[in-house]
Amino acid sequence: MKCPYCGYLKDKVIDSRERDDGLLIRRRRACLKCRKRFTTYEEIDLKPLVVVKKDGRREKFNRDKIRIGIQKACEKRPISIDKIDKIVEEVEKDIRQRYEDEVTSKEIGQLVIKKLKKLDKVAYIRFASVYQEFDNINQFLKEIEKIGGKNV
Amino acid sequence: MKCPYCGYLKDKVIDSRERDDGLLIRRRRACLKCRKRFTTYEEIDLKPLVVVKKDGRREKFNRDKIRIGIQKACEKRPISIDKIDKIVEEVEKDIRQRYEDEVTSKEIGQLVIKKLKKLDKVAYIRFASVYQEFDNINQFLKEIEKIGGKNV
DNA sequence: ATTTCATTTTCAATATATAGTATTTTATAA
DNA sequence: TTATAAAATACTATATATTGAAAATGAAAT
Repeated sequence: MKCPYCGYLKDKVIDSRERDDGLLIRRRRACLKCRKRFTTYEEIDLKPLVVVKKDGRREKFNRDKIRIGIQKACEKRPISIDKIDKIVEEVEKDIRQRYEDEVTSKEIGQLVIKKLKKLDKVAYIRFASVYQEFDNINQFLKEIEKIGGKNV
Repeated sequence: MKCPYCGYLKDKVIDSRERDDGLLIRRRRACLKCRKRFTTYEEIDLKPLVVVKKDGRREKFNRDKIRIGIQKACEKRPISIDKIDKIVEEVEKDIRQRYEDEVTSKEIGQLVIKKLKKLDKVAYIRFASVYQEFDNINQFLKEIEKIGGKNV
């Protein structure tokens, strides 16, 4: 691999450890020219995941679409980008570890909602109302009551 | 590595190729249980990159911050998420291949501007005006003229 | 200052991956 | 549709990575 310090193309692996969950191999390598060391990670190439939308159309899974939805719900809320990243990451992980080739957009929405609920009630309500995931209007109203019915 | 099909933890590498640029090793592996095949990629662990902001403060590089800026500039414009992704990816690649540990937010902005300019004039103007990267007001006005001065 | 926890380093025997060459299939662009 | 590029398959001799255990280092906490 190309040394990130001097750009030389030859190196040797001096250590290699697989994580217990089998999802990652960390290798420690040393450049054969400058002798400096660096780390690499080997990961499985994710199988293409297809999202089935409400109207039945299918499209490639794209985590950025999830991110955009969450961002909108979090506008003007005190939620850092890192927090949003974490949710997106968790949602993707949850979906992928089901080992299915397809997910419905509804399932994705529900996962996001579950996580937003823990993080920020306002963002949660905004997101949930867009995705119409409330079982009924009462549940929706109860949630609004909880947060005082403001800033939604 | 954990088989993405059956979850078994043992497998063997049946092929391994390094890309010419030395930035990636692609391995083809076969699960020792279900015999199914899958692909893995090994990449160098990126050195932490620090962004130096205009006021001198430093923060960890986060590609999503770039994405958000571009998204805002592209609002209501006919630009797909994939296109935005591509810009973000290219910008990050450009920055990282300089092998520096730090970048100024101005440099990042300029890279984004260069790429948006080719893609969509309106988004370009919006982004550039936010980042105040025009050398002078005349240049700004000229650009607005070019696109008819509307929808900015 | 000392303990704890995580990361890094070392070492050596042996199992395992690699690279060269070539054909085939699949995906993407023209 | 055709052209082009990218990814997958196959096979084999040989070079290279892996693994366990233990010690060293560095950072954070007491």
